Amino acid sequence: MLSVVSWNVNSIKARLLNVCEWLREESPDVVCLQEIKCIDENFPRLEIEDLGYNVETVGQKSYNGVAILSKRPIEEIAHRALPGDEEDGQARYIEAVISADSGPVRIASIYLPNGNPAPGPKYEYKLAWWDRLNAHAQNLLSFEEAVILAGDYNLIPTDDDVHDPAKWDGDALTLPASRERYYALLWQGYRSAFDERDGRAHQYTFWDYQAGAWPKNHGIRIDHLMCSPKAIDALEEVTIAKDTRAKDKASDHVPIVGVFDL
DNA sequence: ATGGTCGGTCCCCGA
Repeated sequence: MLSVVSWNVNSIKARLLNVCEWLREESPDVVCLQEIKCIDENFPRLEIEDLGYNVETVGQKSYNGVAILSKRPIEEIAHRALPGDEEDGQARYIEAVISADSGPVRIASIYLPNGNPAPGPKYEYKLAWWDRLNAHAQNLLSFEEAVILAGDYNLIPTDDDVHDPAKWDGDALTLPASRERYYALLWQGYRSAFDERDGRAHQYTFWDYQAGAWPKNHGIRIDHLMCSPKAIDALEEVTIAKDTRAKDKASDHVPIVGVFDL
């Protein structure tokens, strides 16, 4: 069995105690972090390694930043940036090949641009990033491996994935041009682990810090485990670790956990 | 009740 997690921690330094507590309790095999918000040198590597993880980071100052933590050996880091634009300096992509019992599993930690306000240059960047991601994802399928593209996609797939669709009308997280990119990834053959399960409506992974969103359950589902056919065939279960949102000093995102027979 | 939040950095930006 291989458990794979995506968790936007909104600063690893601010979240270190919460993250370490959860890792000790749940002991997941692979954890893809987003928004670590620090340069590689400042990542609290020793504290995470002490819990039994290999650590690979792609950080930057103040913003963004992704990491992969793995109890299994990391065979290689295939990419430290999303291919397709040498000019893109934002730390939003890392891709590793992990040694699982069944063989190699390719796992990426993805922090897709938010894109607001839309329209505008930030939205253009989001769509361009999506297009690069889909082009790369298509290439990965040719390896016929188990591939899990885990991350904060800043995308609400359907109106069932938000407490009040009208409030999100026109937002970069729901605009048709954004959702078209998500559908394009599905069309290639990728599947969202969570969407393969029953009872998926109104299950959220993010609740804003503002306006009492958490106590009112005004959430959105934007963190996804996108799986290649081999990975989705091996999917055993998927859970959203909602209880982490109720903790003191919580991230505004919670972990989404997939368990695979890999 | 017509507001309300964080985190990082530096005096505002991003989410």
